[in-house]
Amino acid sequence: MKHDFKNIEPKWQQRWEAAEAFRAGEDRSKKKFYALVEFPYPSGAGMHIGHVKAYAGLEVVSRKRRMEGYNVLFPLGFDAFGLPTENYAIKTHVHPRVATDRNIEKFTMQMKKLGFSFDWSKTIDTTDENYYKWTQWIFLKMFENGLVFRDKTLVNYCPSCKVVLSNEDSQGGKCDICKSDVIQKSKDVWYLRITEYADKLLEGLDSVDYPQNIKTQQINWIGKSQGAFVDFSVAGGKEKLTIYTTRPDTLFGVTFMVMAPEHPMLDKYKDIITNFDRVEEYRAICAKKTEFERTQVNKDKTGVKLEGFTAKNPVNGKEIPVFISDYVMMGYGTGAIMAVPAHDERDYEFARKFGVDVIEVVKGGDVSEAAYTGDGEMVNSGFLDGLTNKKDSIAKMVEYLEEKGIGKAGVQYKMKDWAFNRQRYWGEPIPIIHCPNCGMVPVPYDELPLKLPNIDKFEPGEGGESPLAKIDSFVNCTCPKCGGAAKRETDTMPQWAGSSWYFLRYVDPNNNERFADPERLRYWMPVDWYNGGMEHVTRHLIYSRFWYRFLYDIGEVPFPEPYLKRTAQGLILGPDGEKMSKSRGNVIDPLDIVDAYGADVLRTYILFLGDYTASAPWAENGVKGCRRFLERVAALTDIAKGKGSTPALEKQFHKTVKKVTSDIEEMKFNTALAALMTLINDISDAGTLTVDELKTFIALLCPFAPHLCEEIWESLGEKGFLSLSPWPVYDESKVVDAEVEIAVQINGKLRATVTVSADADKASVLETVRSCDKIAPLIEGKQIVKEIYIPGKIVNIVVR
RNA sequence: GCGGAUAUGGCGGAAUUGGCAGACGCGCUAGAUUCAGGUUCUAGUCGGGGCAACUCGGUGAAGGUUCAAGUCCUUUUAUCCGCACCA
Repeated sequence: MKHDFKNIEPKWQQRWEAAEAFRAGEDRSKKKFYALVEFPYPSGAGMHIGHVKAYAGLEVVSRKRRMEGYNVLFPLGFDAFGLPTENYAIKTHVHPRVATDRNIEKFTMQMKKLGFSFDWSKTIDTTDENYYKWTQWIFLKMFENGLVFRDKTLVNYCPSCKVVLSNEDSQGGKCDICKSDVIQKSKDVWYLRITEYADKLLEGLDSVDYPQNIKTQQINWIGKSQGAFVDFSVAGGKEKLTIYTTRPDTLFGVTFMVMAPEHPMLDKYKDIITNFDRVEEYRAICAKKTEFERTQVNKDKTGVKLEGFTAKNPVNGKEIPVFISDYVMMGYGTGAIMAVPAHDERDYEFARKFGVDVIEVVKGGDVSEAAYTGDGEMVNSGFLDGLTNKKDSIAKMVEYLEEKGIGKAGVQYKMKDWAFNRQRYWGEPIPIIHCPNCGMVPVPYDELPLKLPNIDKFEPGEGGESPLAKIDSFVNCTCPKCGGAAKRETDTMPQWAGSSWYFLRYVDPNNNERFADPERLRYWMPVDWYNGGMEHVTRHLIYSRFWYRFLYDIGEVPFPEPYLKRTAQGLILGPDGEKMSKSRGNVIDPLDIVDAYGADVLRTYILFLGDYTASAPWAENGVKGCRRFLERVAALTDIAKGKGSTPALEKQFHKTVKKVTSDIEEMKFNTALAALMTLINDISDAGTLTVDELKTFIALLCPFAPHLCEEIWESLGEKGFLSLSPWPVYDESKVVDAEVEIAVQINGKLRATVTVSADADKASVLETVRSCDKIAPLIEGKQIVKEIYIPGKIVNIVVR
């Protein structure tokens, strides 16, 4: 047979679709497998080669699971709210609804051309009213449970475009659109109180199967730190300035304090601070920097010393100066710090620049040279002197602070509450009404979905508010509580909202009564295996775990964690080894490859390319290798006979079934395919194989190259789909070798190999080795110091 | 800066997790098939030395642990990813 992909691929795609071959079954007595891949943003550019890799992994696992008899749910939907579609609408006046529908249609068609076994009957679209109704519903549940609040924050704002910018769009402090200076502006923002779930999100990690690096990234992102809040009296003892520190034990080494430039206490003491003009000057400079820059560029510390405003060290009563500096962030801790220059690098650098004293309180370094951040004996620290264990000295200091009422133990998280709104059109409207009498009032549940009004001008409003603010018919409404005139919130939710619970909707996508039927949730959840990009490991993964955990806490879902197992694929880089991007011109269009080589070749190549979890550059020549491989597979039909295989080949088949079976589970697709290539080389050497062996071969290859394998299956006279036929099994007794080859080393250098029976004992193996004619002369007359034998692997003789 | 990762032939990558480095594929060389290009087949392909058997060296760099290190430890360099309004 020839590999006629142009005809066989559409043929099998149509047959699968007509038979709904990959539709998840309703039989809940069967073992289930829920495979989830991150749903795409349906951009106008269509499918990217990265999507193919992201989906091909669990595509193979899902296909294997079906053959193993599982009831498999492998869905795909669309995360369609977002800026690119909105910007496209601003530019072209094509409504986002129209553009989104068009893009989804294109994307779906492209996916089908790859032969992915998605259950298209379960597809969803986050911008569908029947979907975002439930996104709004969950938001209101959070509102009801005190997890939604409003507060001020600083945002990047371009005064010329009058628009709020992301950090990315304001890099270098310049507006990406008009290049004018970006300023920091205070703005009312919606927040979700995710910090309340910080501990639950940390604890939940113990019960799930994520790779350690993903867990570590989440732990660091949450950034829990144990420390203490300490009150310093300022301005002559009238008021307290509270700081947060993880090292209260170094309190005796505090020689100054630093406040964030935006710290509200500064304004209260305007009249006392004699150089307040300098403070305002400095604030203006800082307002031009994004927080990102402030934390990033800390090479050169800047700041202003406050005149007429000092603090008192609460443990030794010493008067210390207070500075403002932008290396202290208002958003972390209390917005003020105690500085211990001897033992903190940033404080040290600042102290050197501003000529403040450095007092050593932990022995071990030379504080005249650099800050010492290690452990050591406490000195110059009153009642802590002589303690050598950090834990003990922290505990003792916290005890002292609590006793004296000047501080208390506390916990801080790096993770902040989640800023949950955008001033954009193309997002879920936040279902809240502002009533002059009743305050913030939720839209009643029976009025959901709160639909986006149909508009044709998508430019953001003056001052950066959402385009919705201009639509009077949307904004003006009556308060559901008092019936008086009220105004709707015009911000929309961030694009993270829809993706925070989408995996629940796949289970029951058309339910109008609930976000999903509880019985279906109990059967399908949790997701058994979730694969996606490393870049989503912190945000999306944490956000969706938060939402799910909340739903669990209010009794809406059956388990506390949504994903049992998480993996992440690596990027496909351009042929030049750089990240693919339009501007570099190194983008590979997957459909070009499908046209030239077929979907089976593309799928096979992408998985053969290298370690699935690592990044690898695209190489067109590698594609040809996979084409050659599939052509050789097709040609196997010409030599398969009823009988005539060899015992050696039979053994090779058992080994390959074992290897492919386990490699797929470990996502080692490249070595699984290498094993199949090795096997086809063995078949070529043998020159023959049986029809049953060919069936085994195509069953193993079917998850990778399903169209060709189905075609061969049919040509062998089989009815039904190979894709739904049983997965091959192997016989463990046929896999073990009776004889093994053992490497023989003298003093760690390879000198020979010997073949011994697999169950030989150490004495007989060593006897064989010593008498071997390559080894005997080398140990002749030498003193044998040691003989090491690792069964089945190696013998090492140490001689002198 | 902080956090996460990576580094192995000409190239993509393997290495049973501390046990024969370079599986498999690409590319390349030689030969065969073909009118020719492509395809297909056979042999070879980490580097140095040797006709060969063989031998010496070799996993970004420098140290260390071990009978044994690509794998573990310390230091270091380079590259990639994330850092909160990009999706």
